[in-house]
Amino acid sequence: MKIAKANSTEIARLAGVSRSTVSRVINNYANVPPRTREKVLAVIRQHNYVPNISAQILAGKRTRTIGLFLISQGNVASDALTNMLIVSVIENASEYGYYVLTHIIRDTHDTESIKDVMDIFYQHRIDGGIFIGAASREPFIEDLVKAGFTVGVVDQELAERPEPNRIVSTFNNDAGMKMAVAYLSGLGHTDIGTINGNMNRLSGRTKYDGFLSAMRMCSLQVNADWVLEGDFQENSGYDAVQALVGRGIALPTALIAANDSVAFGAIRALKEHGVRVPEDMSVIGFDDHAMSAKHHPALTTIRVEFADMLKRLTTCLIAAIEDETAVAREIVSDCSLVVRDSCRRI
Amino acid sequence: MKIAKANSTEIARLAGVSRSTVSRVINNYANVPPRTREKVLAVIRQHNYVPNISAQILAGKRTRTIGLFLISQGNVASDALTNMLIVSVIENASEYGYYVLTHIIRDTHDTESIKDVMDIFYQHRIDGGIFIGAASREPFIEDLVKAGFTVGVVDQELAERPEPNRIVSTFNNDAGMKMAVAYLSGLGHTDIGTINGNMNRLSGRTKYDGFLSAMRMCSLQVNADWVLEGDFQENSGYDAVQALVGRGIALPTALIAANDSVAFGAIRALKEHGVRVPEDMSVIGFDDHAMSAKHHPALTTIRVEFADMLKRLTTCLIAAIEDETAVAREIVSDCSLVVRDSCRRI
DNA sequence: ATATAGATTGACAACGTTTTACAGCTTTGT
DNA sequence: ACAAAGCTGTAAAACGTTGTCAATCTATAT
Repeated sequence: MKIAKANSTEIARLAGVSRSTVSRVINNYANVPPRTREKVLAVIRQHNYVPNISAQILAGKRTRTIGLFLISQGNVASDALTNMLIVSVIENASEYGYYVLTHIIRDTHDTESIKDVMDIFYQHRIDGGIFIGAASREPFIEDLVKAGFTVGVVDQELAERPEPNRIVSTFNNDAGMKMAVAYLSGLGHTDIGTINGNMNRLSGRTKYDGFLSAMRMCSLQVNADWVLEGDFQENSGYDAVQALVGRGIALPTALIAANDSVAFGAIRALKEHGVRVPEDMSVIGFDDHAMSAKHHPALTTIRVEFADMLKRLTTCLIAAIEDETAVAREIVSDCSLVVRDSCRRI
Repeated sequence: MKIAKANSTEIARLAGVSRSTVSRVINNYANVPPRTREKVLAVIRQHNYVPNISAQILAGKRTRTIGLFLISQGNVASDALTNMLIVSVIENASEYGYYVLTHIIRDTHDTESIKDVMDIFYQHRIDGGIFIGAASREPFIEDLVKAGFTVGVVDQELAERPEPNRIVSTFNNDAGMKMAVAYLSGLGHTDIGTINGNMNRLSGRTKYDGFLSAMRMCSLQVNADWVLEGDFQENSGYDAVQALVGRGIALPTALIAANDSVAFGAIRALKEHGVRVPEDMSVIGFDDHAMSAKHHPALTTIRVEFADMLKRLTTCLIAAIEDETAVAREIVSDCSLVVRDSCRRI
C-alpha cells in the first residue's frame, strides 16, 4: 500500500509560505517570526507532517543513527549480559535522539561478513558505530578509522595511538584479576586455581595474564594442574571441575572463574562431588551477572559496570559525531570486588 | 571528518559510461552487455563504491530496514529472553538483507513515547515494524495499520479481522496453561495453586484465564488462597511463596508459575522453608528459560518457541513488505510440555 | 519624507540515486 | 537494399529536503 504523506511543498502551499520557510521552522532557525512559525506549525500538526529522513540526510544532515555491532563468534543467543549491553546503548542513544541499528557479525575473518559491515558505513546508513567483542586493532576497524568513520570499541586495552575518530572503552580485566587474587590471598589462600575463558579472545587472554601477574605479585605459585580450560559458558565451568576432580589430584582451596556463568557451572560440579562452597572451596566469579546475587551461595565476584560503560561509550561516540573536537577518546571503567558468600577465610 | 566517497557520476566517468548505465549495473538489470557490466563492476570494486542509501530510498527504493519495538513498561534490562528475541529478529532479517532498528517504548500511554514511534515510520526510516509486548489492538498500532504501514505484533490473541498489512503472531498461553493443569491433574494433584504475572498485561491475564478454565475443564476447585500475585520477576515468586507460607494455612500440592523466573523464586522460598521440590511440592514454570534445564531441580515447564516464533514473524513481515499479496497474516505457535524434575506423582 | 539597517521571505542549486522516454546503432528477415 | 525489431546508451525529470543568496519588506533615525 502506498503511504500518503504530505511533503514540505504541500505544507508550504497550505501555510501560504515557501518550502524554505517550512524548512526553517522545522529546523528551529531563529529568523522566522512567531506568527509565521505558528501558522506553519499548525499546518504541520494538522497533517501529521514529518520530514522525510532520507531527503534530510541527502541534503547533508546526520542520519542520527548509530550502528551497534556484536561479534558473535558462535554464541550470541540467549544471554542476559548481551541484552544489557544492547539496551544500554539503545536507551542512551535515545536520550540524544539517536537510533540504533544492531548488526551481528558472525565471523570477523569472513570477507562477506566484513563487507556487510563496511557497506553499512559506506551506504551512509549510520553516523558511527560501536563494536562489542572486537579488538580496536582488528584490520577492518582500522580500515573504518582510516576511512574517517567514527567508531567506538569495547576493548581490553587502549589503542596505541589515539585517533580523533576512534574511541576505545576498556575495563581493567587485569586489575580485576589482581583484586580477586589479592582478596583470596588476604583470606589466607595460597592454593589458587583458575578457570579460563576462550584463549582466542582477548578478554580470555588478558584475564589469564592478569591472573599470572597477580599471583606473582602476591608471591604465590601457579600450579599448572589448577589452570583449567573454559570458554565463558556455564557448562565449561562444570566440565572443567568434573575433569579436575576426576583426576584425583589435590584440589586448590580457591578457584577464580573467567566469568560468573563459569563459576556457576563450577559450583554445580563441586556440589555434585560433595565439595562445599565456601566451606571446602572458595569461588570467585567475574562480571557480577544478574543471577550472582541470587545464586546459592551468593557469588563473590569482580563487578564490571557494563551498562555504565556502554552508556559512557555511547555518549562519547555521539559527542564525537556531533563535534569532532575536544572529546574523550579513552574510557577506562574500573572493576570492583563484590564480597558475597562464596569465599571463606582459610 | 568528511568521508571521501565516490558517487555514481564519478564511477560513470571512470568507466566511460553514463550514470544510468552504472545504475543499471548496480540494480542488475538485464539490458546491459557483459562487457560493459564487467567494466563498470571493475571500477566499482576498485573504488569501494557503495550506493548512497538515502539517495536510493529517496528515488523510491525500500529502506531494507525494519523496526523492532520493545515495550518495556519498566523492566527491560538484563533479560536473556529479550535478548533471544532481539537476536532472532536481527539474524533472520539479516538473511533477507534487511537491517533492524531497535527502539524501546518506555510507556505506551505517554504521548511523547508514542510520537517517537510514529515518527520513525513517518520519517520513512523503516519499511515495517515488529512490536513485542503490545497488543495488536493498541490504539497507536491501529493508527499505524490504518495509515498503511506494515506491522507485525506478538500478541496473545489474533486480530478480530485480518488486515493485509498487519501480521499477528500468537502463542497459545491458554493451551499452555491447560497442558500444565492437565499434567498435574494426571499426576494426581487436585490442590493446585498459581502465581500470576502482571494482570495489567495481556499475557498475565490470558495465563490466569487459561488457568481458571483449565481447572474447570479438569473439574478441579480453584482455591482463592492459592492464587498468588506476581509480576513475572523472580523476586515476585519468592515473595508470593513467603507470604503464602507465612499465613500458616494449608499449602497446595502443586504450583504453576506465570514464567520460569517466578518459578525459580518460588522454589527458592520453598527451599528456605524446608518444603522440598518436587517431594513436597510440584512446580511448573512457563517459557522454558535458558536456565531451566540447569536449575536444581531441573524445571518442568511449558516451552514456548520464542526464537522460532520471532523468526517466522520476521519472515512474514519482510514477505509482506516485498509483496503485499498472498502472505500469512496469522502465525500461531504451539506450546509444549517439557517434563523435567520439578513435579511428582502424588 | 528619506535613508538605512535589519528582519523576513523566496528562488534555486545542490544532495545521489532511479526511471522514463527516446535516440542511435545493430541485427534480421524479406 | 530496406523496413522492422531489438540492443545500447543518453538525457532529463523525479524523489524531498537544506542552505545560500538575493530580494523584498518594515521599522527606526534623521
